[in-house]
Amino acid sequence: MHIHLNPSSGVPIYRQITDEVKVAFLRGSIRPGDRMPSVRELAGNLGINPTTVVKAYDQLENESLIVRRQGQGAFVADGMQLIHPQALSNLMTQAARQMAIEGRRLGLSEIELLAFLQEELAKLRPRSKEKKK
Amino acid sequence: MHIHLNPSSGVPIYRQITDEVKVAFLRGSIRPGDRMPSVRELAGNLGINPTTVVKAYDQLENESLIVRRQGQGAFVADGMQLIHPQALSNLMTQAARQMAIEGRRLGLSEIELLAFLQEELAKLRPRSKEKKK
Amino acid sequence: MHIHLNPSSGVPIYRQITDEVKVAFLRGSIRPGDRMPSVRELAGNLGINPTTVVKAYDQLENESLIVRRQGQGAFVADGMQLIHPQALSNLMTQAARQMAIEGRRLGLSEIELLAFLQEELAKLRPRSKEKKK
Amino acid sequence: MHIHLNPSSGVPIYRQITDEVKVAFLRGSIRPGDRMPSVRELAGNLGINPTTVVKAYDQLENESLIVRRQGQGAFVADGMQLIHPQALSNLMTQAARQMAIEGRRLGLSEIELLAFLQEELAKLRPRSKEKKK
DNA sequence: GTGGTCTAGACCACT
DNA sequence: GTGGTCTAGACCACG
Repeated sequence: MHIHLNPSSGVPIYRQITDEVKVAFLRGSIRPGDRMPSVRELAGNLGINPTTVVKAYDQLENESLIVRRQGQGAFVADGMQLIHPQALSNLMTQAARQMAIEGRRLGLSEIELLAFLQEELAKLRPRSKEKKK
Repeated sequence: MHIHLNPSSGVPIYRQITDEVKVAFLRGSIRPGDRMPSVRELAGNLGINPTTVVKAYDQLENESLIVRRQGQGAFVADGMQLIHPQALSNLMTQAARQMAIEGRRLGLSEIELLAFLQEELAKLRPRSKEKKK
Repeated sequence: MHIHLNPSSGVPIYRQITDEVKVAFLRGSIRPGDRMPSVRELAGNLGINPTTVVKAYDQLENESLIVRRQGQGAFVADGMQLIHPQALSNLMTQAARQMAIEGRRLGLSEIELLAFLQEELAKLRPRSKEKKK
Repeated sequence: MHIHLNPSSGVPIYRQITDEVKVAFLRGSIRPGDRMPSVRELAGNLGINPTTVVKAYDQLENESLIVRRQGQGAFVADGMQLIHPQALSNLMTQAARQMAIEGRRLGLSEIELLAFLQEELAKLRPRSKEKKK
């Protein structure tokens, strides 16, 4: 499972971790029963404080997406299977609603809003000739 | 000038106020020289803490969009004329970038993201038979 | 709302807080809409670290028993009404099951187990002539 | 000697082992001088980590209930005879106190607590038609 | 080695 | 003032 953080995005680190874990499951990178990286290990890899990882794991356990066993580690739970692509939708829906509300608040038309989004997406588009790292 | 707050949007209240003031100017609802509602009056109308209004006015004054005159109140400044329709774009661009980054973080395609936005816009669409207020 | 901690019980502090909040609701000490003590205030009163209170409040918010508003504080949520005396049952059922399993593991009879419990309860019984503090 | 673990009881595994050994003695299943199963053998049978068995044996040796002889294995010690039925009481007393304290913490009456225990015992009761193994 | 809890203290944004 | 997040480091229990 590869987790990559974007420190300047404003999204809390523990939130980025929980989201990436869900995405990893949807991609098939992890499956129920798999052992999660240990708290210390993940914290080390990401260069962050272990308690931040603990917070992320707490959340995941609250959602029954992982289970933790004393002295053994954390494991992907069966509940993870409830994460359907639908779940991603929920994460995105929130972001989309934010933008929709903002646009409406400013009195812009739907077409204008879609154009704004399209433009930002274009900016993020990787250059075609760049090799994938 | 009519200011409407959306407490559940996640946008800070003081930010909603400053944005709405700018929009009010662009719509022609307010003009340089106009008197702004007093802090207490606006706070009362919106049912929020006066210090929140103060923070919004502070910010507007910092941007030279309003001026305050001791004992008289706050007034729309000439600087407000620097607010071009462009300004709206900047506000929206920010929101759009947020959504674009979030979508990229979750590994969704551009078309999927546009669909999400479109759906949220549809939800906000007023019912056809409702009269616009 | 009066929260009292038992530092030597082995029960995590944050867990004692969440439980006591639920009990406080069941007793009618707090009601939906009420403001909860602030994190710093409660931590000060209990003589514990604020982050421990934060952890307790996190849990309560996860269960939709409280809501938090930036800069305003935490408030008892409507979801608290879902806490029926039933909920206490759940907390107790867990403890009871622990004891039942332990007893069975040791091969004791039901009557013997009830006797054990009764004896311990008797030990905790306050002396009749003691004045309530 | 038959040892059965309940992984979901919350009782530490090493504790379950030491307790079951004591119970085995009280039942007459093992006697001073008997050879204990080897660490690897027991760990294999129970499907647990050998170090966990080592910890259990360490504890039993500390209590002089077993002795280890280099290269030969662990044997039930004479000290085991000090285990009186009383010992069972001590184990249970602890569990009972836990439950009593928890109940008191939640403000329940003694009768309510006894009812909770009775209910949990009933749940564990084997079905009438099932033959005892 | 693993997770579980707690402390102390920091910085930030919002009201 | 409020909550939100993160760091650094400690001690414990379990395997």
